Amino acid sequence: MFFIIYIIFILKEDILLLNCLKKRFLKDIITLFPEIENQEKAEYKSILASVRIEEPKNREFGDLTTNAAMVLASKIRKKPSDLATLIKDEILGRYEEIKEINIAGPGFLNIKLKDSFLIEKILEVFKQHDSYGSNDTAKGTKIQIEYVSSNPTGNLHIGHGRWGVMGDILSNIYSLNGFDVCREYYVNDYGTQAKIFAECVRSVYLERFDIKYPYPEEGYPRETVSKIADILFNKFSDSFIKDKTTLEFDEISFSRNAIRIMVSLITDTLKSIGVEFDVWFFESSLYGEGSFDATLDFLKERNLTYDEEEALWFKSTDFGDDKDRVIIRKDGNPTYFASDIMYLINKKERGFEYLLYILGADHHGYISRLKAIASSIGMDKDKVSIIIGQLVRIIEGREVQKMSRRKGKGFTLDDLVSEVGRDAVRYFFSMNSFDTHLDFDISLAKKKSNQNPVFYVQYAFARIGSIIRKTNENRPVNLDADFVSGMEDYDSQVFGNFLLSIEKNDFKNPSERNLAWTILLFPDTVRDACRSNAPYFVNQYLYRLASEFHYFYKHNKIITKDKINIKRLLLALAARLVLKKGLDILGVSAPERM
RNA sequence: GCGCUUGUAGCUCAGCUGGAUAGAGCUACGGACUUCUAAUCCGUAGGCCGGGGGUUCGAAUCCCUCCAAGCGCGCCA
Repeated sequence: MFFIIYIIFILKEDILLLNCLKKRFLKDIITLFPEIENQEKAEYKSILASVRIEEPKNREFGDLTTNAAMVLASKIRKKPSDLATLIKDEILGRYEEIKEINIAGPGFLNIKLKDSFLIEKILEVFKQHDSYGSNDTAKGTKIQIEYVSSNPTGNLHIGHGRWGVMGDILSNIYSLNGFDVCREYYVNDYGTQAKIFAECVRSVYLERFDIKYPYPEEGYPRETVSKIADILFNKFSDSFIKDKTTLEFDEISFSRNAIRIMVSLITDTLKSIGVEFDVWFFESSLYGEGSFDATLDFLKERNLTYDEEEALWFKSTDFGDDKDRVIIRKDGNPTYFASDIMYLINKKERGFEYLLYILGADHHGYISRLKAIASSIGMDKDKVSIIIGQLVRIIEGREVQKMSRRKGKGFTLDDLVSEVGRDAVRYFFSMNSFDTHLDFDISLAKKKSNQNPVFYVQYAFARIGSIIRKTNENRPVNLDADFVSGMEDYDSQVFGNFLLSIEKNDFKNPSERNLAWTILLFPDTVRDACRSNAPYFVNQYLYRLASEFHYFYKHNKIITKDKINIKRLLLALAARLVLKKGLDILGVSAPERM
């Protein structure tokens, strides 16, 4: 029993090729140069932090390269080249998986791994199959990721789509790294905007009964409002009008239903691109059962507030905010900031160790105030991360369209989905970093739908599907029946036995080797994407893998007349498995044929 | 005015915790299907990394400054 657990543990750790190698390498460096550890702690940390093992820019230098000798040289008072030789002889030279080490340039150590090691690793991909790519680094750590959280007063626009997709993919990535993720949408159904929205809907709704009710001057665009009014009318008829003669109106129920329907439309839109939440958190729920008073007491007890000009203020500057914020306005109503405090307290009480927000750049002013609240209620502000995503600009032809819900104009997310489809939307929105201002050219998106990079990746997957079908049709002589059935579902029993018989000799050509190498980088990609909050690492990885596969496919035959090249077939199957896992992370479909 | 983000090939973007000759895709041009899907592959072209200073063995990357773009600086939400 113990043995089995140990094996699993080893596999889980070991599957991170680069990250694990680095860990081991650093450990060996400390053993070889104990004086590093004796230095001041901060400095010691920074030395080790700047040691890298990574793919060299130029592939000709090898699989991996490290700058260790150069980084350590100044601290250990040796010439980089001498140090490189020492590290080569005493550390890297003893690693079984390494085939050769070259010292180059000012002191780089270039490493080439053994083919047999790579093949061994590829076989492990099959042993892991479903769990390949995931790791235990953050085992069970509770994290909440909040994204989209658009006001329920209109349709989602394209910008919201970006946060929806990015948030969803990031959640997937965190899950694969072992986190226990809660995906949450915060619904602002309390306060002025929600009220104005309800008033708008009410005006249109009452028109159905020839009752005049003023449409708010700064109201929302009629298009969406009418839609909501229609649904309410069809569903509830006149039941909100309590008395036909006095026109007494059930405002509360009406407004709650109007918001609820808007939320359900938003839910549908998000669902259409595969974005679903664990929790829809309603702002209004924060104000039930005296919880607002309790919060005020909580803050006052801790001396975090003060009165000024008839308003109640929160001392957020004490916690790093640029200005103090009003909690209760002169008119006695709580501000949005008051909700923020209660919501954060609520999140804390639910036991999340980490909180992650994805906000649009128009909300970047939030960072300091959210962190201030977090600190004030005793949370570690470093465990509250706020990702600011740059806004999406819509461009049609040469015209820049501003996306403003209030003004109503604009291309909605629904429009986009029906134009280009879910897969393209998801790929398109996740392929850049959060810091990129995304210019979304609608005409291009329509026109380009067939040259979207997503098809390139999917095509690689479809091609492998074709190989499998072919293999099943004219079952070659060297392939046994069990193996073929194993390919279909990666049954590890059948498949695993077969794998043991694979010869672990060298790859025949660079394209086989490169494909294998890229397949093996997947777990590290998942890890790094999490560490850097960078969903686009996955897109880039998949594009690279697809590219590697297309090249491999073009230059290597897997099926010949009556025989099959088993090693190549395995590579294709491993690629297939990883492409599927990767596309799953992105929430993009993996078609068997195209 | 202050703050956040960005400025890299004609276009869209990687590379930014300093490292070897700055990379992809799209576009353009030229090649490759009797053989597992040509939605593919191969090649060519394309760059004062916004400008200027500094830090050092070494800068697209770090610091300063200027220019340009987007966004924010409410008792709105």
